Amino acid sequence: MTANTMACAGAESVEVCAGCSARRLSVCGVLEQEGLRRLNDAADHMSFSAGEVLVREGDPATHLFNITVGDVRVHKLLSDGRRQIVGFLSPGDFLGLATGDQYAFSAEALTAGSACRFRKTDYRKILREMPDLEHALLDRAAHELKAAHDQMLLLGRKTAMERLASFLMNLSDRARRAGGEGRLIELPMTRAEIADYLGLTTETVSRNTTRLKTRGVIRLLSMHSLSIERPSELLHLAGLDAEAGDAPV
Amino acid sequence: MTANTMACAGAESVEVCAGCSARRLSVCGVLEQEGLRRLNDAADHMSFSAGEVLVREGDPATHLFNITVGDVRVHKLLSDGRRQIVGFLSPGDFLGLATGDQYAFSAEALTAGSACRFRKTDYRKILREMPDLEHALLDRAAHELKAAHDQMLLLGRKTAMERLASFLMNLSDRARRAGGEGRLIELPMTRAEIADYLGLTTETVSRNTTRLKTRGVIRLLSMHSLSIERPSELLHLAGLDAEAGDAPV
DNA sequence: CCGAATCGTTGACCTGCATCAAGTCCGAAG
DNA sequence: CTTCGGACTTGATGCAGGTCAACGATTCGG
Repeated sequence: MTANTMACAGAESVEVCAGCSARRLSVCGVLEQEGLRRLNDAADHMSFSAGEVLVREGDPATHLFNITVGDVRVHKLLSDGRRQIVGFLSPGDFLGLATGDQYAFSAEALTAGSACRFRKTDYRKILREMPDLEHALLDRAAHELKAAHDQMLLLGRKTAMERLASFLMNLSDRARRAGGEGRLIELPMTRAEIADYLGLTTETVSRNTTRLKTRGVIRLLSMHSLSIERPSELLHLAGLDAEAGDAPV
Repeated sequence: MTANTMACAGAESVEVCAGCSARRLSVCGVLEQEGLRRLNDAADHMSFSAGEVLVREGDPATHLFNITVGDVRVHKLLSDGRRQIVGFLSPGDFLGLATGDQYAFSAEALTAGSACRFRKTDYRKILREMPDLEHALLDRAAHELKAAHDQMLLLGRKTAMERLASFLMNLSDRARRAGGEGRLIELPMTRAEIADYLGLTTETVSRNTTRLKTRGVIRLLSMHSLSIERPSELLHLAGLDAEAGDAPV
């Protein structure tokens, strides 16, 4: 699962990027040889283990990350410990876009993995020199903003079941984008993390998962993977099959 | 309140931008004479009246907007009519960042006002030619993403009173940024719109507003304006004075 | 392979906010 | 000034999901 961590960290020059399985999914996918070399020179190819903290809310925002292997959780806390997970990152995702002088979120690895880490100042300079990269990053930011709006709709207006169903549909889409067929879903996160992402409690997540299982909509393969048995049913439960402004893809 | 709508729509060339009160707050604030002229040529200076629809969810995303005067509401709908307002825009704000081929949201004017409207294809071309503008837009996107994360925390984990207090604090910040001192707040939106922004109902918004009034934290000046009597109290109620990763400004 | 710690499930009960239902207030049109 | 309709407030009641509690399942270090 974390096989090419070492391959990435150990290799040299563009070779690292050339062999990077996340490039296809990442902003650096738009770059040519020359640009990749330039970016690669500025990158610190780091690896991390499960549970490792990449970014701590409130710390000076000095670095940006491009996840190449593994999964990462991004969250915010209230003083009494209430937690909201604002995103799960997987290979190709960019970490640090929404950042001022201090990080406004914490980021912690769900699994072992690796990332390209950049000094923010360096990255800013690189962006100046490579408009294509900046353009790709703006595209990425637009996508994230759209996803954030969807999540606001989910958190503000959807029921517990709709939230869970939407979440599973999103994971299915992501799996498809990463190359799978979207039927088998990996859940690298715990129930508590799903709950904190959906604005619910573990108990509510668990109960609704059971309901989906009982109704035959999903099948649990293990604690951290499941298969979608009736995609259309799930879509319906997510309230996605007839959203107001829905248009055919 | 909408005084310079005509001034903007009627003038010519860079003069329009030169006299634009929103420039200071907008992405075009980074541009020089030459760039402004270029942008101005591509802009359709439009005005709108209260209630007018600027963008409809699901429609082909052909245009981008820069609000120059007035306030705008951006929202998403579920098929059964449940609504989530994802943002209120005021002068200087950009509309259309989070957009793919179709608009994923609707935008409707709260008040009369005006905007610079661009064809998306034109704007993309302009961005290619003007890296400064693209850079400014990326900054703006980062800010919006950060705000979206804050709103996710609010919607997912805050109580009704915390949501309302946070909302008022945000309006206060915005008023300060626009030049005021942040004590007097204008509420161009209805209680129902506040509710749909905070993931609540009108009744809950009303009850909590009354509570704030009774406790002397705020004072209602009219239906659509109030003053913050005890900012520190409000900050406390918003759960902002001691958020986990909080750092001094 | 074992045991402890953590994670997940299920049940019983409770509560914050939604819902339902009257009113009251306010602003725009005559 | 009056009148009308929508916006707002307030109260009574209900319920989705939170909380508390008990108990299985899984994982992992040794």
